[in-house]
Amino acid sequence: MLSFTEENYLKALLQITMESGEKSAAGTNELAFNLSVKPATATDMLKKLKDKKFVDYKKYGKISLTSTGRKHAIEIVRKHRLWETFLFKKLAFTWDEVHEVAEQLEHIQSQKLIDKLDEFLDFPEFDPHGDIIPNAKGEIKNSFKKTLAEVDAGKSCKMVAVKDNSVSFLQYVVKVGLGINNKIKVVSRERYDSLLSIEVNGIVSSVSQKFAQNILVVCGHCELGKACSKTKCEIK
Amino acid sequence: MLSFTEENYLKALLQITMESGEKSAAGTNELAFNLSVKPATATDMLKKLKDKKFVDYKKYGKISLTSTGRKHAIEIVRKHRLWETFLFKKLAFTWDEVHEVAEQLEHIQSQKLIDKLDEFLDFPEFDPHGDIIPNAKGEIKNSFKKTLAEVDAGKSCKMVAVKDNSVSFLQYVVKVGLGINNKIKVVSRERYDSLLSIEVNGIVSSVSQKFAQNILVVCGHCELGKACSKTKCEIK
DNA sequence: TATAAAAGTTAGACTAGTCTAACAAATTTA
DNA sequence: TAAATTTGTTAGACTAGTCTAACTTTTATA
Repeated sequence: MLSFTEENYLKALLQITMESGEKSAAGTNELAFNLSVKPATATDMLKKLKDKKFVDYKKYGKISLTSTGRKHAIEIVRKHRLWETFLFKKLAFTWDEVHEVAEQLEHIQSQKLIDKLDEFLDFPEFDPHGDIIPNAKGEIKNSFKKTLAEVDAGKSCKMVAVKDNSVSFLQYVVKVGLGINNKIKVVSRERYDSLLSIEVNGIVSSVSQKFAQNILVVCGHCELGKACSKTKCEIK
Repeated sequence: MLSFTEENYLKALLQITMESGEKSAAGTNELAFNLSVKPATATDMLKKLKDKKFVDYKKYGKISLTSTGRKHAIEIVRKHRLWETFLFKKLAFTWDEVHEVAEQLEHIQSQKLIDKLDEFLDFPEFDPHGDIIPNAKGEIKNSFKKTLAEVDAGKSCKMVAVKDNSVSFLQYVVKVGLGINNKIKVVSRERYDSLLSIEVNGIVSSVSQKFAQNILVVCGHCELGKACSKTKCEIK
């Protein structure tokens, strides 16, 4: 049985190795920052997780999850996203409120609870932020997402998820008038600082490069979770 | 903010002081046993809870909750019973499965979660074991319950709750053919060992004194949570 | 009421998870 | 490539919660 803390380390490692474009390895500082602990603390825990065969790691080397570690981490992400979906759909929580509570709920130990919750929610594929919920087998479908920052000027796309789940970011997203499934047209991109001019529901606004990097989009033709054919896709 | 452990101590103290007929005080051994720790451990924690003004306690003296401590404890019981109700009603858990998972869920920190859950369940008054759910103000209605062991031979009553929430006890209850709201007739009571002969749905079986002490009942006329008038009540 | 039994406390030790400060290795850069 | 910077590790300390063993106080009983 894993402790809350161990679960959080595995989850953080999965997140880091998934985000950093398939390099599948993380560093101690990065991990420590992600978990809001000091690097020394992360080193200690890494030794422990190595002994338990959840991570591959040697002194001063890169860190990666073993297949067992990865399986556990995916299970935690699955629980997190199912709980977010429950809070949003059944208890009328708002988009920006669900994450914090799900951080607690994801550690509840009961296989039956998760199976039943999944069923109760009618086996959802995406959480309220548009992120894919791993299925009961631990499989994660590829969603072929890009960030808004990568879309060329003149092209249109559809917002499907966010990369930053902080309350401040999510509230800013709402303020700009954006939400899941909104169609976004990239009107222009400033050469100097990459400031984007975007059009949402007929309203044009400016967003920073940093903001755009945290908005995930698919081509306007794409079904969520499926890639367009190459010939049709607007943003590939 | 209270830790999981502190919450469990407060909950155990509430349970002990409520059960032991309004004496409103507990002992170190009793508390330690209830929490499956050693008495020395309980003593340490009591000092801490005293410093935090959650319990009234002095060396070698009786232990009781302060009003703040009691308020916290009731809130935890409220959460526990709301989660049990959720698991039972919405996720089709059985009677004997809910307790264990609710022991974990009761520690989730989010006022909004509990308020919304309460609303989602349509403000239930009783949990799946028939126990009263404290309301949002922390009020607990008196349910005028007796144990089956106290019912006179010849009288009938209605099962409303159990005192023992262990899986083994609950499974035995089911095996005997009993459940919430079942009518029970006490056919006879053996003088020598208080073995009870009871009739449920036309079937007569024998149950021990120990078993009967863990089945809570009201008079057959009683509404759950309300007392009969004295003149009508069958078991008073 | 003196003594035995029960109940409760203290002291010292251990684990998990965290920290700071000092140090070592790896990487970047001048 | 040597120095500077960044990254990562070690050593030692702290807290929360737990334990065992020895001791003290209270309560029950002979």
